[in-house]
Amino acid sequence: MSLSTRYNPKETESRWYEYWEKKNYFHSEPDDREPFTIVIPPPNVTGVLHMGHMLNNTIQDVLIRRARMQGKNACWVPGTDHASIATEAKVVQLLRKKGIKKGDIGREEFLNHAWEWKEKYGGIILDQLKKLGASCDWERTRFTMDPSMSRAVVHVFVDLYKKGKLYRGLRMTNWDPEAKTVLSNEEVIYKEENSQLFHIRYPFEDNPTEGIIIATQRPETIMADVAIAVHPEEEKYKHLIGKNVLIPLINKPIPIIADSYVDREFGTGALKITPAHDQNDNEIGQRHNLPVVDILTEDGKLNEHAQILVGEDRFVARKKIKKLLEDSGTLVKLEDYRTSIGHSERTDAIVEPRLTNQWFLDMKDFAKTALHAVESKEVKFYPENMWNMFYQWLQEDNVRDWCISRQLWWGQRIPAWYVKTADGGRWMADGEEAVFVAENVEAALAQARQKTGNTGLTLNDLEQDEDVVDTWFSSWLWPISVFDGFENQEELKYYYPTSVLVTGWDIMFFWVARMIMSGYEWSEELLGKELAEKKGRMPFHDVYFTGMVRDNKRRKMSKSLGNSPEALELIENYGADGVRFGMLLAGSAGNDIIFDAPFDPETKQALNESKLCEQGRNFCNKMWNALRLVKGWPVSDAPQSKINQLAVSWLEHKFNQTLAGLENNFNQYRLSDVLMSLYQFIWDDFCSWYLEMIKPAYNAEGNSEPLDRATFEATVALFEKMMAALHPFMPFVTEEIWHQLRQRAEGQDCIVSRYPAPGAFDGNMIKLVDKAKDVITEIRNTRNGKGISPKEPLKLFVQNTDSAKAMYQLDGLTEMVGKMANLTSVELTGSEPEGTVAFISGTEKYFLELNIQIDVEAERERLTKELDYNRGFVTSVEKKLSNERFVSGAPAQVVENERKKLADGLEKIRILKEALAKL
RNA sequence: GGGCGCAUAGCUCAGUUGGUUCAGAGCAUCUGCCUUACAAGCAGAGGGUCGGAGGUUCGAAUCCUUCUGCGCCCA
Repeated sequence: MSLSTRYNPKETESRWYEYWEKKNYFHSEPDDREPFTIVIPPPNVTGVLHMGHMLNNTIQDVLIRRARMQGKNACWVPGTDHASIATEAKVVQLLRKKGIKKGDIGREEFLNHAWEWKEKYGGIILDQLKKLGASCDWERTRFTMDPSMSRAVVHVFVDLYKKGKLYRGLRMTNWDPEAKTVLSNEEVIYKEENSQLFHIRYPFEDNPTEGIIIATQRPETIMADVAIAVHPEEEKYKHLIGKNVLIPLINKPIPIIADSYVDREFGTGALKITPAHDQNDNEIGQRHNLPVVDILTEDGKLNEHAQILVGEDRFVARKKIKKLLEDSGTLVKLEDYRTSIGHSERTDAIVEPRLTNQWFLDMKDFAKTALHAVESKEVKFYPENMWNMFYQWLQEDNVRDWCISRQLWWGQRIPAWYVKTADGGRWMADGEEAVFVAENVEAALAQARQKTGNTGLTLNDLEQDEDVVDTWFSSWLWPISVFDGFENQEELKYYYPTSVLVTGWDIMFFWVARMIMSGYEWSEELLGKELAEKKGRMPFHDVYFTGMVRDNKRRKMSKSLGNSPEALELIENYGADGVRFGMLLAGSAGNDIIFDAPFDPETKQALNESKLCEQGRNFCNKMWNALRLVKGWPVSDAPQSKINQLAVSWLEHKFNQTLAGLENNFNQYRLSDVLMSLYQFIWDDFCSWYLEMIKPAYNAEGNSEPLDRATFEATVALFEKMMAALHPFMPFVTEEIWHQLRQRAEGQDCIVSRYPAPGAFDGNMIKLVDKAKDVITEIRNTRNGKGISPKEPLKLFVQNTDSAKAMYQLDGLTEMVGKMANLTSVELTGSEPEGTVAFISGTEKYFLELNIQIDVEAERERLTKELDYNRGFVTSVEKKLSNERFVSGAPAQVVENERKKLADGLEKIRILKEALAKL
């Protein structure tokens, strides 16, 4: 035989992937079939494949491959996200290494560098997905900054502006001083940290020896203070309201004001008000018409308004000011303090609240739309309880307007123009900078001419907004824009709404909610009312939320922690099929996944090992060896034996039973359950039982006797059906075995074969064989316990009862038990044969002739133990049945079952007593 | 501070409508086997008061209350 004793994934996987691509199996064009569409959550173009990607793309591939095998037009659109902050940071870093500063080279040249970088490295993660076996339609690969996608962003921006949902305004925003850009609330990560609370005395203007003490975490911002606030009801301070105090170090007078926002219990009960550098202070400042003094630069340094420490970084300034306050005697107390501090998701810099001019999207109506979509189940969540989180987030009080502008260059530039004035400023209207939002500069110019009344304006008089839009402002259009839906609705009409979105719950708000919003906002306009009503406005019907992949300490796996195995190394070690198996079995929908990669005790880094992936690899090998066995048998035209008839028919019934269970699990996205039941069917039922049942004997020359043709054909047919059923999960090994099983004609490939549909099955027949399996196990167990080799043939007697007769009436069952347990004979008997050991299986009594001296005491002990167990069991059932309320209250079926249990138990007790008496 | 979720075998997890031997799976452990498909294997075994307490019910891992421990989201 030419097949290697071990399955070799390396060679197989690359070969089949190339073949599938060559045959164009992944490609989809609209046709008459029902579409099944998935759009990939586009990974960052800067990214490399990590465990989260592996999990979520394996799941998508399972769903897509199954749909394809069900005869649907499966379309999985891949692509990448331009990830503006992350990518820009990366390119800035790269240029810095070359000694180039972003500010020196200007926007255009910087973007050239960025594109160059994208062209060079941007495809890496997609190539890695191919290694995993992802059957994406690569011809459809998209990038969120593709020209048509960028045009969609501009179109949508202008549309929303016209609808009055977009506005520009000066707002308190989260500022990242490192990236020098504003962040949305979702991009701020709060971390518990140690901090200090500074108690500082502000002297009274009219009596500098006395003063009021405030507590603050940010002493470096005192120069920006504009007031001290106290609670209006606070006795301690009531009389001070209206007095002026002096800011220490700069001696600037500020008033003491009253505001009920102040928490009387916190710190000293007096609060310094710094409207430029704190969200809450800003609101108080607005209530009291206080001025705003901004003392920080865009990169977090003190500016000239601070008067002192100008040019110092905010944290250096904090240290220095501590010293200055101590020296001046105004620092009265330092207190250790735990607080949560916001960090930038991308740069990890501590976020600075800052007043800036930004673009906002009004979210009120959008939030309602998204809530309604999920509430009405037009979009279904799996697992369902994710709805709770979604609901919570979209409550009116929680929804803030979406700040969509970013002070970056890499991304879609905001389509808004201003009119330059001679003095270098911008033309104002109604006290604000006049802004002209349009799809292009010419249209903006026309608007500007009309508004200013100056028909002589030229393109040179306009300047475009410097900012780009938030990355999510392009990815929220993804389900529409990957089909170029804003420009040409041909494909959109076929593929939209997509079938299912598979993504982690961590971007539920960033992305999932916003896609739902954009879907409902534009699909009707694009599809036409009739079609939108027929097919739905939602961007996807189902959302399958995957959990986060965590290490055994429950930390999210990340590159920086070093707690994640290398995805590609895992594939190298276990094969893509093995890794897919491991990922899928690790957890179920929504629950976080604890991935079992062990750690190197020395380096504390995760090793590229995994027990679950190993199990997957072993499974491949198991199936491979089953193939070798089947292919190795000579085939004859002899008639089919009774055993083989029984075996084939049993396996067919059992397979149908398994398939029937699969359907429901698939529909609920319980993929790990589906995989597990296939695993158990193939390993246990097919390999351990079926193949052993039909395995031909060896002749004197040590060669296998032939297998009859009917059984051989049935085996091959079942084997290939199993491979088809497993294909979505483990595509490579199944395709390989599929082709090894038979000569295949052109186009007969597992990937495009029909997914096996469940047929009828005889549950009673399956039960009888299960009973026989139990008998066989009992015999093997007896051999094990008494040290009798499996090779030594034994004689078995069955007590002749009605139930035993009914069982062994099944054609081939007697022979099957004899073969599997290595028995010379299986006989029904009326009396107990001498010198045998008795055991019970089901309600049948068996006697096994062992040809050895029987240890009577050991037998007595064993039987007594079993008797005790059964007595206890019967007692509990009797108790239940003697309860009048149970008998009258429980459904008849349940009571009937209890009666049966009782009868069986009593029968067992009778048999055991009899056996004990005979000893 | 507000909210959501979790706790089942040594580990990672299933357990769908409260009801069949429902207390399960895989891994790990132990015993015996290099039996001509597979030692990446075969045949077996042990192991859990379902986090604690209380309640509803004829019946609770499952529903309710409460406590403890842990995780996450929002502020």
